[in-house]
Amino acid sequence: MPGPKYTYEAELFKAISHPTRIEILKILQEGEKCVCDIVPALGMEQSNVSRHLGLLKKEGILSSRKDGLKMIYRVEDRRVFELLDTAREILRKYWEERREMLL
Amino acid sequence: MPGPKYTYEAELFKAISHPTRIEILKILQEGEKCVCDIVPALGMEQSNVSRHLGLLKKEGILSSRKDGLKMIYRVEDRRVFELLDTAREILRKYWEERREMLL
DNA sequence: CGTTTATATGTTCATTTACTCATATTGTAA
DNA sequence: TTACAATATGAGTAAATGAACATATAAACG
Repeated sequence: MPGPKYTYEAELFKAISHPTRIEILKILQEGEKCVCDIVPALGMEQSNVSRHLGLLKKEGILSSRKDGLKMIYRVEDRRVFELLDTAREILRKYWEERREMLL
Repeated sequence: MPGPKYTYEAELFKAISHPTRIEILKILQEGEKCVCDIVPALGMEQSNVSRHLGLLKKEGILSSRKDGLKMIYRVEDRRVFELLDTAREILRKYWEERREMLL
């Protein structure tokens, strides 16, 4: 079964723990988008992007629907953006403290 | 240099993306603790725990001070607990939705 | 039908991760 | 000093990850 405590939380964080996947989430913050829009926005291999999207979907962070040839992805729970915002604040404070140590 | 956007955010999430490290954070939510308290609470190899602590410290999530033979660790920014709480809420909703699909 | 477009997947490879065991380091005490 | 206690680190290994390239699938269109 799941094994150690916090396995699910760890999986969720792991899904977000990649620059490309975070960038995907940021792109989808505006609203749902097809792969054909996401790939050029990221400027990387389509197959690579597809795998990252698949991972985020497998972890329940994204959902998808088909529209003709296109596959449209969207963020399932907007609280993932809270995660991103909080992380940014933590980092900002971290750097701020280190900057002040040099003054 | 850092390379792609969101490298730092990704590193922060990656540091948290492990069941043992999340459990360490939960243990330290009560307050600072020495390794000698953390190891038995986790029930795993001391060397293993030490590495996870070192990782969390390297990423700026923990800080440490020495007290005689003991090394005391503590969480630097309590907003990491917001991350954990938000993650749990996201998961709770996720499971709740799936449960309702079976009714 | 065959062709084109959008997306997913198989395979290979190099890198990273997490773990274990043994050893090193550091501080304390007899 | 020697011995011990707490913690960190080196080395080895198995597994997971991410990237690239080629190929497969699926839907639309002529």
